[in-house]
Amino acid sequence: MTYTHAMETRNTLKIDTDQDIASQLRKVGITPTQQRVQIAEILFARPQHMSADQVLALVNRDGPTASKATIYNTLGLFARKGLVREVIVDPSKVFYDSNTTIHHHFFNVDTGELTDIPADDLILNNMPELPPGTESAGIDVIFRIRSRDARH
Amino acid sequence: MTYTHAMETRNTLKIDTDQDIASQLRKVGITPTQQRVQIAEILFARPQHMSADQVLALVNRDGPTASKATIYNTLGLFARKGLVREVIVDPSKVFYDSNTTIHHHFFNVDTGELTDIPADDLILNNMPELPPGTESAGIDVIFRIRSRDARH
DNA sequence: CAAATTTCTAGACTTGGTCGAAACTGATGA
DNA sequence: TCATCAGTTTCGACCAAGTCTAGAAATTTG
Ligand SMILES: [Mn+2]
Ligand SMILES: [Mn+2]
Ligand SMILES: [Zn+2]
Ligand SMILES: [Zn+2]
Repeated sequence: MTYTHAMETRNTLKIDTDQDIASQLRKVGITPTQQRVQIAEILFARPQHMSADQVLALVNRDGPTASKATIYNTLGLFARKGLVREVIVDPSKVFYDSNTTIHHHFFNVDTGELTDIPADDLILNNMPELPPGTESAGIDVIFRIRSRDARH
Repeated sequence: MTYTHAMETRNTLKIDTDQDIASQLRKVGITPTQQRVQIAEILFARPQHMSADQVLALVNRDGPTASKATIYNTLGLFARKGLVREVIVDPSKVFYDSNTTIHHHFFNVDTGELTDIPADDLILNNMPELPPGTESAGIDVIFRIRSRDARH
């Protein structure tokens, strides 16, 4: 278990009050504004993969709460701070993954569905040496799948 | 070695005349038009990763040869026919990989550079079972790296 | 309350796709 | 061999979605 404090807390504590979320955000150096707290509430309600558009729609379900620009700013901020993981599998949009523990993905190219594969279900051996002067920024393993009945 | 005939030929034959390329295209059921031959010439000159925009620029370097629409149509066609592999690593654009043998990638998130890792340098063990009713459409393994000096 | 930060609206920008008209390809048969 | 013609491909000119900017207005912090 080597994930960050913020992540570990998120994965072990039940977060359901704005107080909790606000302090979580403060811990990673993010000022907890109303918009950020709402976005975090939605995102961290459970491990899930959401697009910016989905977050926007959910945040504003009952009346306007945050603008599109704020959604993008906030998701980018959360990603930089390590609260969410950006998953690049679909050229048309980024998925924000609220599960930041190490794991891999199935991506159904027919349905666009993205699902998790626990890290220990797959073992990588013989990992390549990184090119000189570089350091790891994460490993993505994506099993692209297709619904078997889908028009060939 | 289980790649398709077209691929194997590309990897073993030196292709430098339009005749060669035209017959390669015919073999996979693609009518070899002038635009398609030019695009193929550029793409298959060597194993490389190119964006649609890069192909467009190179094809039209000395005078207009193919329109943007044709570039996108052709790259999509080549991908469907298995002549190139789409690599999704950068949310802002698709890379078309003229190397269709099984292999993995380093992606430098600072420079946008994409480089190959030979398949046998990495071994995947304990591969997960595919979800019921699905079949594989490819496995992507991407080592995201960062230049070590890059601003934190 | 003032300074610093954040949000918002509006619009720009990029990748990639669509549409209908014009050009091309390749099979046919005179 | 060549004209013809149906089917295919290309093209320019939009268009759409996702994402990012800019500057003004609002909010947060101390
Ligand atoms: Mn797109
Ligand atoms: Mn982008
Ligand atoms: Zn995930
Ligand atoms: Zn490659």
